Amino acid sequence: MPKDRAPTRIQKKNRAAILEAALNVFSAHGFRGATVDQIAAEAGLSKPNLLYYFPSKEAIHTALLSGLLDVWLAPLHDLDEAGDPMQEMLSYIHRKLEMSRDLPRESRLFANELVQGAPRIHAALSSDLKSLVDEKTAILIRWMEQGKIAKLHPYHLIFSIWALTQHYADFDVQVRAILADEDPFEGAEPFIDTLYRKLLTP
Amino acid sequence: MPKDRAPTRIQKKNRAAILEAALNVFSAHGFRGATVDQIAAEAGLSKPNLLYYFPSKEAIHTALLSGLLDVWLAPLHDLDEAGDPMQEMLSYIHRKLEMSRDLPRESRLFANELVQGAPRIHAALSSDLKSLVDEKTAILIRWMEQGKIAKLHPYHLIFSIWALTQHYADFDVQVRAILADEDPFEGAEPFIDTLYRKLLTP
DNA sequence: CGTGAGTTTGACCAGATGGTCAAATCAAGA
DNA sequence: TCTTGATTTGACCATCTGGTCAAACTCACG
Repeated sequence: MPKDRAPTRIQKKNRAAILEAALNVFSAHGFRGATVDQIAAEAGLSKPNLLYYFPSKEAIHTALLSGLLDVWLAPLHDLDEAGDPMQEMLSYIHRKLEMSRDLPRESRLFANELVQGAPRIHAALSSDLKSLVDEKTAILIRWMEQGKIAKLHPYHLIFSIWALTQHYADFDVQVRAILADEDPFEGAEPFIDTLYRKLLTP
Repeated sequence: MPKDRAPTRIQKKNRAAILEAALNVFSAHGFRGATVDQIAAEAGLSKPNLLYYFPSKEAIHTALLSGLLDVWLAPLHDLDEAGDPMQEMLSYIHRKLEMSRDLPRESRLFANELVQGAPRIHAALSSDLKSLVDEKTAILIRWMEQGKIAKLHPYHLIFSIWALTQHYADFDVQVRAILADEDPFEGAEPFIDTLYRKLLTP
């Protein structure tokens, strides 16, 4: 294992390659379905070499998840009480949909983990995620009380945004099987936009 | 392997026990994460005994999926053009949400399969599912043209229903991590009901 | 109760998989 | 250039896993 001094040029490159490869493999096959050999091959390393940088398959997975959680939650984090409520909501929703389009592997990585009961990130859900959501729902509640947006159950409002946007990444195969040649996001964007304009208008 | 005459009492009992056990295990761990030993143990059989009833792990999975697809699509199948449009939609949505609550294992079984690219049911998606959806969206379009419900992209409308309802089964851990002690479905039902009343009102 | 079909199982196998290790190779600063 | 730590690898191991098989057991029915 590399010492924990400042990482060398090679360490940086290989760690990054491993995480990139792991994202491909884990998001496509889940934790159990992914093999270390596969990740190593995709990263252009031998298996023992890969295990020189990360002590175990589990460690790679953990590093990936915790590294990406911030990225994944950034749009919600940026929801700003000072902005215009409707605009803030629509832009949050828009960013989430963009992430589904541009970062489907990340979405599926989390989906795989969650659908199997989140055995490896349960802690982060009830601490980091929970407190971020609580902080932001507090804003939503104030907006609702000020009559700026419709009064709705704030948690379920958040869930609906996650469900509607991530659906396009997580269940991409199904969406494409039904839409045939149509681009999913071309129709999804105006649909979701309309939905939330109607829903949130008081 | 049992002959394909009329199934004996024992055959019926064991096949059912295996499928029930397999539903538990596959829905919780995905295809790759499930082991034949686990399914056998849960069904109260030895592994060779289990493989006497089904030729392979794959065969169990396939039998499960194809057996449950009809159950899963029944609510959409029952959408009736002769009924009141708004009521038909709301009752479809309601039944889907009930299924998320009462059949979460089934939901996760499909979610696991879909999120990994549906390697084993891709065919059924582009044939059975696609044609059912096409048939029902045709009804939606007529309702929209008659001004009975709001004009929306019919495919994305269907997707939204799937996403919103199945989210509660598939990502149950996350939902519960955030809701703490609150019952997910108690809040979900009125929220989703309100959402679609607003959305579908022309 | 006997018998043949139906059912069950212990022992076993081959391949896959996560992980280890000692030895070899490489890279950068003195 | 030389040395020392960083990097890489081939060979190897233990365990898990899907699946097989022959032998044993059980059940329904004549």
